[in-house]
Amino acid sequence: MSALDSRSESGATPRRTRVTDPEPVSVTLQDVATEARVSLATASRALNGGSRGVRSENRDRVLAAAARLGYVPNASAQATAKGSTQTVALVVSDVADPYYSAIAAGITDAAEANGLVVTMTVADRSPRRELELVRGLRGHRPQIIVIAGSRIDDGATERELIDELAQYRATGGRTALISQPGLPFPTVTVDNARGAETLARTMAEAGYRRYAIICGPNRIRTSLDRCRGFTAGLRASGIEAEDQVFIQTQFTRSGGYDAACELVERGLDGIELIFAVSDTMAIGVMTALRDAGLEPGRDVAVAGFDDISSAIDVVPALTTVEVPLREAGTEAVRLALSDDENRTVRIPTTVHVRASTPRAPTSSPAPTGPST
Amino acid sequence: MSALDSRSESGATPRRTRVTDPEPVSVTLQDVATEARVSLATASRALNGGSRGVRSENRDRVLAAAARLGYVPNASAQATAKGSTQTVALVVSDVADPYYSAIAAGITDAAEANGLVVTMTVADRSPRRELELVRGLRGHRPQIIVIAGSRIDDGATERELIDELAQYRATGGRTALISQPGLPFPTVTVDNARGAETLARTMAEAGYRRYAIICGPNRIRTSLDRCRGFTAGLRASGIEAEDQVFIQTQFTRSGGYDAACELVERGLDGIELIFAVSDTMAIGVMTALRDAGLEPGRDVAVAGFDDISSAIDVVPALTTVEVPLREAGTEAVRLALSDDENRTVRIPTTVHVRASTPRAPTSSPAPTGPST
DNA sequence: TTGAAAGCGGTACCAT
DNA sequence: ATGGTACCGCTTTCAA
Repeated sequence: MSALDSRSESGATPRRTRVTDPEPVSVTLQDVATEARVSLATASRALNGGSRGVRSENRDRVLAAAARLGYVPNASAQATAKGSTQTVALVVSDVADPYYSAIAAGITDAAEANGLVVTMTVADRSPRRELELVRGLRGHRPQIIVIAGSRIDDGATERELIDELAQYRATGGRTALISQPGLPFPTVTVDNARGAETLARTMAEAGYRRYAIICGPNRIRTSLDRCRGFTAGLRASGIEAEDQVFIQTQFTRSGGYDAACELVERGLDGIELIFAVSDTMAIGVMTALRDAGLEPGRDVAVAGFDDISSAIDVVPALTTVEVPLREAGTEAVRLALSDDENRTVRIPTTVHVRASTPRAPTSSPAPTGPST
Repeated sequence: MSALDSRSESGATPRRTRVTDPEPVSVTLQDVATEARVSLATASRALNGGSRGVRSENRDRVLAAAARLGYVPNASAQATAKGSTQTVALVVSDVADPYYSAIAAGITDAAEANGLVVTMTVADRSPRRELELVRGLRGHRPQIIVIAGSRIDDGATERELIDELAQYRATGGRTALISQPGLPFPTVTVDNARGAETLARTMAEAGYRRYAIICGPNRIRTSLDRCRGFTAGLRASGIEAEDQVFIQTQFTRSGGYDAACELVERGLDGIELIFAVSDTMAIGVMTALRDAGLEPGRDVAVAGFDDISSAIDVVPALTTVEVPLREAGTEAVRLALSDDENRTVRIPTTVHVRASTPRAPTSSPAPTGPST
């Protein structure tokens, strides 16, 4: 009803260049065609197919008309007509988390390079919400759906998610996951285990013997993988299990803080290095140590994981494992677009040794407490 | 061509519930209608208008059929038919920047609360790119376009942007800007000037007399406003211009680092407090000071702006001005949806005094260099 | 209450 | 090279 009233049928009213009229309806391709005195079909060709099969004179007239009228093609209409859109749908657990915003940045880069726009939705770390989002997103018929988020063990929901994605793919959709491998779809995986392992070996080589390992809930695969990788690295370096203390806590800064407090309370007992499975947690650890009168890096070494930007700004600078999140994002788009069925791409990590783990640890036989 | 081959015209083939077939076409409303033995129109009503005018028996059959078939409405088709979409388009300068990702989080919250999905695009801090994006976005006919980013003075592009947004609004679109006021559209503004002014007054009250102010390029309004606000606060507190040193640099961490180096090199000359117009810069300043053998907070006080999360994790904890970015985001959506034409909403800020500006400054007359 | 049919803004095939 | 037109999937009159 809104589209019929104020528009001329076929040049009945003289065309006017003025934009001043308060006409509430946007310019359509038909308007452009009329203005350029060509058919709808020709206008479409002129605007899309380059110069393919349109006399340049006509093409110019169409282009001019479009510009004059301020024509912007209706993406939805194009999508319905073509049966496909030019978008990539991204589901992240949390935008405000630098981890995911870095991934989002990578995806946005890659998408724009391919002429796609990104639609982003936030699952709030809930598998349930994630599922709902994917379901809704399917309705937008995006070219690609990318889901970024650590798998959280939750059988039923996971199965439904797999169904949903499978249906999506069955109808020609493309997908990529950024998380742990295990789901039957193309997956970009950060090599958490190997990164943690390398870190552990490096620390062992630097002379550290007694460790505390602070990790998050085991349901969170990212945490678990890093934890396991680290202990694997220690084992390979000949560090006994009795020289490893584990604390499980929240996967957050305050989780790290609390764990470190607990550690200090019960007595450090010769622990030389505290490894927290994320930088955020590690920073909490450092603050807790300092609050307890201990100097991180001198009294106890601290290491983290992620290499978030503030890792180099805390004091002492934090030893950590760099995760190229942005690359993970671009890689996900590449993978989804490629025809590699169900491939898993591992993104390598890099260890950065900094001041929080000085080369020479506090020598070896210090059975009771830190240096005071 | 892909849509015609494998689908039955009107129940010629018996319907099957199996999903195993490799049929590359998705389920349409027509399929659901046929399956439920009602007309297209009735199916549409059943799925949309609640129970309005559909016999409950039929409605149930439609719903069942839809569920059985895994029907997901085609958002693009709905959009073309209805002439409007259920999306809010967000243009940010940089997702990876916590400043914008916090805003994005707020917008996402508000959008989802209103049943809208967010499409996010990144302008890379380029006004030109921003303009192109808005132009492209218009094609998606979003309900709302939100642009988040400090205005950058650039006359021509700005004018074009205004045109583009005006056309968008003329065709029924809604907009909100998160930036400085000045453009003829509803705007959410962080009260940078007032925040900086309050900070300055607080610091003056704490006893600081001699200041260095490190800011970014004047083109960036956010920087300029904070700078001006700070000096206004100093002036109001009776601090003379001769007690204020200005350094202009990049609006980044390394900009802050460099500026602090310069400051140290030329001799601190009694400067008691360094104010950097963003936390990121302030953190660069702190690292530079430390690298130069000075202890931030003891030898020179440091203050920033934004209250990014790492502000409390650096040592000493950084005095700064909190900006409720997430609220700015939600407010923008609210504003766009409301019918307040061209209103400007100011978001208030909060000063947090921390260890980087201890109460008692290093007394007064120390004309040459820092304490050594 | 229901179904037929006319759009929505485009795309792409088919003649000419 | 160009125009006519069927069609994309869905919404919404308009009669029945």
